[in-house]
Amino acid sequence: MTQLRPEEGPPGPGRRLTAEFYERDAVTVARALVGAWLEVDGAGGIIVETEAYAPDDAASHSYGGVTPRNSAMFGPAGHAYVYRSYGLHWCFNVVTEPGSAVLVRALMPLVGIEAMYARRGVEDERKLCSGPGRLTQALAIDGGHDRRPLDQPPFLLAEGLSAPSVVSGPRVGITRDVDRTWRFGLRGTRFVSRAFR
DNA sequence: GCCTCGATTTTCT
DNA sequence: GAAAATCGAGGCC
Repeated sequence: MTQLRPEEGPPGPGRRLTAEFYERDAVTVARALVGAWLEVDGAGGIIVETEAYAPDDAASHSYGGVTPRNSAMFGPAGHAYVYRSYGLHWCFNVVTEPGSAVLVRALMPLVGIEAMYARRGVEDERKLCSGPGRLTQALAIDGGHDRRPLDQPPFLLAEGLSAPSVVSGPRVGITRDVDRTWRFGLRGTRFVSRAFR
């Protein structure tokens, strides 16, 4: 069981992630991002939940080619793809190989927590970043971050936990290609959007 | 705790 | 016109 008490967690980010990290298939990067550090303008923590989306994947926005919304998925790896979900929420993705991306679904809050509470308007720590829409609201990510490089401010993506225990399961909220178990999570944390089983 | 519902953008039929 | 990579509120148990 991965230890998740804040006092035992990483004090901060390790080495910044580079192009070689992102220029791989989405499933590999999605698994590798669990336990990584994500920070946006001083607010962030450890990524605890991701999902992979690939070009030949009917559940992916990139399935069927380039549109104005998904064009970031066909741009350089290591940049952001931010889109609006259900007309209300923003969702933050990391672009990997062409037409591929990793949806970041949940985060363990560690720094800038006061700013997150203020942006979210909730009092429950578990509701700060446990879900793609909640995470973007807590970190103040919106459409203006679409296509921006992740190796420059306001973003900081870096190594986090040294050897995270990663579990997987089916992706959330999709109806096509439902059998691909491309949702990944950190074992034992309460900060995921829903339990793995 | 579970279920239903509505808000609202983008895409596809 | 319908569905979608969602969330939060309100009703019920």
